[in-house]
Amino acid sequence: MPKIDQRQLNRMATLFATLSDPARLRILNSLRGGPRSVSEIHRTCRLKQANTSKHLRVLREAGLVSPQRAGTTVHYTISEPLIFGLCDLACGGPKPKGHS
Amino acid sequence: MPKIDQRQLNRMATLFATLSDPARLRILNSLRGGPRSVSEIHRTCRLKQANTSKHLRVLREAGLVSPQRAGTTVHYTISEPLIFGLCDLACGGPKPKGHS
DNA sequence: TTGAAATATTACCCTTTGGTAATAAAGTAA
DNA sequence: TTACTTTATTACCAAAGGGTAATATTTCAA
Repeated sequence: MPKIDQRQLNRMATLFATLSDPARLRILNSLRGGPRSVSEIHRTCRLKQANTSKHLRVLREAGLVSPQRAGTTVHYTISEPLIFGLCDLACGGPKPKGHS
Repeated sequence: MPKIDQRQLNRMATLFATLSDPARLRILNSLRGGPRSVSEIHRTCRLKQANTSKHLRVLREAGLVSPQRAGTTVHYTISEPLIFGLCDLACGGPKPKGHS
């Protein structure tokens, strides 16, 4: 049982919170094939443009994706390979129990 | 790029949301050494009793822990070994970027 | 400069969620 | 039964979070 301090727990909680939204998971999934522009993401993921931008900001501030400008368009890339492992693991996760 | 349907994404998001709270991560961490009663948890993790019960309910309904009664006390156990891998991976996670 | 396209931000509403105190429920012993 | 212990639930408040429309910003081209 490793000792884990509070700061580390908070960082873990923040990371999980960043991944706790279906829209953001869709975005990350769409980035698995490589960099995508914001408009590509917003069309592919069926999200409004403003919403896409907000989610991308959350992912960016969590350090999971990084932007790269090319003219007026911004391409986002997954900058934290850890994400792949986390999502693949979570894919095999449990089915929630209903109220008993 | 594997195809992931919406239901699977929702399940993943729910799992991550369950792990997105420091108190719940403390509880899970305290369960790594084996089953613990509610009162042990609430003392160890420095949580109010009601709060402990509520968090345990979230973890239970997510299928991550399971209760076992012994008299008036209830011992909780991690019932989803997947958690270990997820938390260990997340431990090596990124440091969030501040506002730029 | 003006105009157009892409992205970001703001303001607002609404829902969800965590913490707490008080109360209820469940189990056991006498 | 009553008394006691342990756990669960409820009601309430405050804070946080997601969705959206409107607006602002950025960048480049003409």
